[in-house]
Amino acid sequence: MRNTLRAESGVRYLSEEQRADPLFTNSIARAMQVLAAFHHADHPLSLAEIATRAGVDRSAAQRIVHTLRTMGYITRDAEDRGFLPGIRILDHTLDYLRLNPLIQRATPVILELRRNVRERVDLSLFDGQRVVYAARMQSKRETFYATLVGHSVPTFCSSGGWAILARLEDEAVRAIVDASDRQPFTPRTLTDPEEIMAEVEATRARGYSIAVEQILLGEVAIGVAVTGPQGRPVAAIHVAGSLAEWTAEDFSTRVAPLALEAARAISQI
Amino acid sequence: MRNTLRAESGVRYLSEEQRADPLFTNSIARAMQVLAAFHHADHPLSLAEIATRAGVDRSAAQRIVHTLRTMGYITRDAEDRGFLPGIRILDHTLDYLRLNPLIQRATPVILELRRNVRERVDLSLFDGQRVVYAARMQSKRETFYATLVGHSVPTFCSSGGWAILARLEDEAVRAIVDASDRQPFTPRTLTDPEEIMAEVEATRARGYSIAVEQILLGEVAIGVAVTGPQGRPVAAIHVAGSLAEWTAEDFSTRVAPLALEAARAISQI
DNA sequence: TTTAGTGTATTGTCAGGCGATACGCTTGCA
DNA sequence: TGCAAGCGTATCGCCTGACAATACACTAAA
Repeated sequence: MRNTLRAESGVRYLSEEQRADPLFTNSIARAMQVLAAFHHADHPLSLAEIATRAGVDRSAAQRIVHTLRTMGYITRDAEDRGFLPGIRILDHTLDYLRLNPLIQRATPVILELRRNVRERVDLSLFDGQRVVYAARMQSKRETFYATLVGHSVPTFCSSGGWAILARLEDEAVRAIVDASDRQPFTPRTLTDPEEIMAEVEATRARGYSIAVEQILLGEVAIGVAVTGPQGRPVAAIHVAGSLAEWTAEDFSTRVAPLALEAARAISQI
Repeated sequence: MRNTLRAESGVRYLSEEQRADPLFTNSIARAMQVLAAFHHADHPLSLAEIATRAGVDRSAAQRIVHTLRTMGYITRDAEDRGFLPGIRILDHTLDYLRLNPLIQRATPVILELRRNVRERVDLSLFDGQRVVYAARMQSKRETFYATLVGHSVPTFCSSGGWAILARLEDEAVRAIVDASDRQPFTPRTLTDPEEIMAEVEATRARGYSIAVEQILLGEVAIGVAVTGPQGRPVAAIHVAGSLAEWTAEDFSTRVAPLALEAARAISQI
C-alpha cells in the first residue's frame, strides 16, 4: 500500500514508481502530505479537510496532526476555528535560506541593485515548471503576495522563467513549456507554445527578458538568468516596475544593464 | 523508547512527558528531527552528521534522508559535498505566511510604514523566549541576516521583545527572562534581570521600546507591540536605524508615533 | 431535539519501520 | 602506492509501534 507523494511542483501523488522502494518510509510521506494539505487552502482547515486533502484516513490525520501540533508545526487558529501551519516551519525556512550558497551570494548584490534602481527586485530559484521567490526586496506599493518568500510563478510566463529558459537547450525548453498547465493570469499572458518559444529566442538575442503584464496587469518586469556549476541556469533576478511610471522600453534600457551586471556578479563560471 | 522533540524555541529534546503519549507518532518526530538537524549547521551535512545532530541511528538517518530527499525537502549540495534543506520547504513557508491572519493584516501597514520612515521595518512574532521575524522590509544597507524570514532574536534583549513583555504581567515577564539563556550579543546587551525589568517598565511608561545596540553594534531599534484576541501581545513591529545617522532620541521621536499608529491599525480589540 | 459536524480517546492486530551488517567509492594521509 | 577512514548506498529478518475502527463528549446549526 505504498502510496506517497513526490517532489515536482505543487502536490503530485505519484504513488507508482515508489511502491517498490524499500527505503521509502511511508509514515513520513503521510506526515508531509498532511503539512502539504495547506498548500491550496485559503482558510484554517478542519481535521476532516486535512484528511481528505492529504489523502489519508481520518484516524491517521488525527494522529499526525496531534504529533505535528505538539512539535509546533501545526497550530490551532486564534479563534479556534481550525488548524493552521505553525511557526516552527519558519525555523526550517531559515535553514533553507541561510544554507543556500546562491542566496548567500545573491543577497548583498540584489540589495545593491534595489538601491540603484529603486524598484522591486526579486531572486527566484529555478524549479522545473515554476520559479520560486527566495529573496524579495520591495520598493513602493506592493501586493501582499509580492512580499512573500516561497511564492512561485510559472516558468513559461514569467520574466525570470524566460531568462532561465533562454539558457537551456530548445528541447528542454519545449519539455517544460509542454508540461506546464498554461493558464493565463492576464489577457496578455502568453500561452501559445510557439509564441513562448519566440519570446525565449528574443530573450537569448538580447540577453535578458522583458515581460509585460504576464502575471499582473500594469506590471513590467525584466529578468536575467543566474548560472551555477557548468553554466546551467539555476535562478533569475527580476526587476519589476509599474507601467504607470514607465514604458517597457524605458524600463528595460534603464534597468537591464544593472540587472545583467548583478547577475554576472552572482553567477559561477 | 519514545524520545522526541518539542515545540519550544530552538531544538529541545524533551523525551519525558511524551513517552507515554499513545497518539504521538515517533517516526514523524524522527523525520522532523532530521530536518531540524540543519538548525545550527553552517555547512552541508553528511549523513553521519545528520544522524548525530538528530539523535537518531545511522540507518534511520539514511532511510529518513532518502525519503525526505525523494520528496524534495532535502537536496544534495551543488558540489555534492553533503545534504542541504530542499526547496520544497519554501512551499510550507508560503502556507504559513499567507494563512497567518496577522501577517495578512500587517503587510500593507508595514509597507506603508517603511515608505514613511525609510528605514528597515520588521514584523516579528512572539514565540516565548524568542521573537521570530516573519515580514521584513529592508531599507538601505543591510546584513544578510537582516533580510531573512525565520530569523529569531531573544525576547529579553530585543526592541520587539521588550514591547511585547511590556504588555504581559510582571510574573510572566520574569518567567521568560529567567528561562532565557542571556548571552550578550554586544557589550551593551542587557543581561541582568533587574535591568531588563526596568527597561520593560520604561517601555510600559512610554508605550514603545528603544533598544540601543542590543543585538547589533551601531543599531538603534524602536519596538511597538501588536495585540491579538483579548488584548494579548502576539507580535511586534520594529523599526531599525543606524546610530551613524541618528541619535536614539531623534530616531524615536521621529519614528515612534508612526510605528504606534501602525501597530494600532493591526492590533485587535 | 435532532443531526451533522467538530476534536479527542482507546485498543488489538499485523504491516512495515528498525537497525545490524555489508558493499563500492572517493579522499587524503602515510 | 597503499591503506584507512570516510562517504552514500543496499539488503533483510525481527518485532515494535503505527494503523484503522470505533466510541465519545461537545458545539452549532436545522
